[in-house]
Amino acid sequence: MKRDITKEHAESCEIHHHHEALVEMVGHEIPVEEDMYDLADFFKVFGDTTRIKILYVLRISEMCVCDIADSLNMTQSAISHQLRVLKQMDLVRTRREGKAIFYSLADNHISNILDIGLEHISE
Amino acid sequence: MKRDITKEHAESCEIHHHHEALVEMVGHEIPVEEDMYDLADFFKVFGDTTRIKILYVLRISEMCVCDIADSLNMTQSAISHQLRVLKQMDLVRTRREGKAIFYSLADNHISNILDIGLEHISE
DNA sequence: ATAATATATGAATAGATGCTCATGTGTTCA
DNA sequence: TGAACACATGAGCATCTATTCATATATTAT
Repeated sequence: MKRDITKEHAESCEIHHHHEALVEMVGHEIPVEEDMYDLADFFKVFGDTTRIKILYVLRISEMCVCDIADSLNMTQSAISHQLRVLKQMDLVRTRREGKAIFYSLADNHISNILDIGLEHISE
Repeated sequence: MKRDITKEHAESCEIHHHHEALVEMVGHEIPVEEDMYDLADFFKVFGDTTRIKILYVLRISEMCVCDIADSLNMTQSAISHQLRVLKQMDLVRTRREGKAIFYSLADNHISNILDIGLEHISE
């Protein structure tokens, strides 16, 4: 973990051109510590190939676990574990239909983010 | 690593409601495998608190390594290591001024993504 | 040249993560 | 009720990752 970063840090550099004022201000302008962790956790979800693939698949259509596993040629267990992560982060919704459980994207933030990502890497 | 997912996967489920056609189609609709890795690698960068903080700090103003370290109350080494990651992924640019090296955000995809992320977690 | 400053980087280590395997839970149907 | 199916989940393991520590490189000033 890296939650505890209270140890003394490197002494300030000499070139106090910018800073002090800037460094001081920055301390106030950025979102609170807790939001940073939530944000990182949120993006962490997109940082795995399997989860990214699942999201792309769900972008096309809602789908049951088994079909997702088939589509990605992976085990049901591996997919379930990742769907759990996606669900915990509110990126997917579920709907039960008999024995099957259908997963779908929770909202369109996800599509937006995926698009921006693709746009960035294709430059 | 999980790059090699060629092993046999769980047999198809019975409920071929959707499926077959869908599963087949999905195989064509999603971006190619390689793009998935690039995408995951791209988002992975946002999945760390330290890097997220750095990005937020740079959103306010370009800044030298030392000042970033000061702002985040972390060691210069830790920051340098993460700046390296950000740079490799083309999220930041550098500019030398004497002994100091100033870092700034590379483009505005980054701000967009951060905004969408914040928007999502604050719901 | 030498010292001092700002930054970069390699090695090592502790912690996080994703998969597999085995098994548990919930639903349907005979 | 019990078998079969779809899915979930805990433990274990191999791998990845972020920080620290020591040290290297680059720039400036004396």
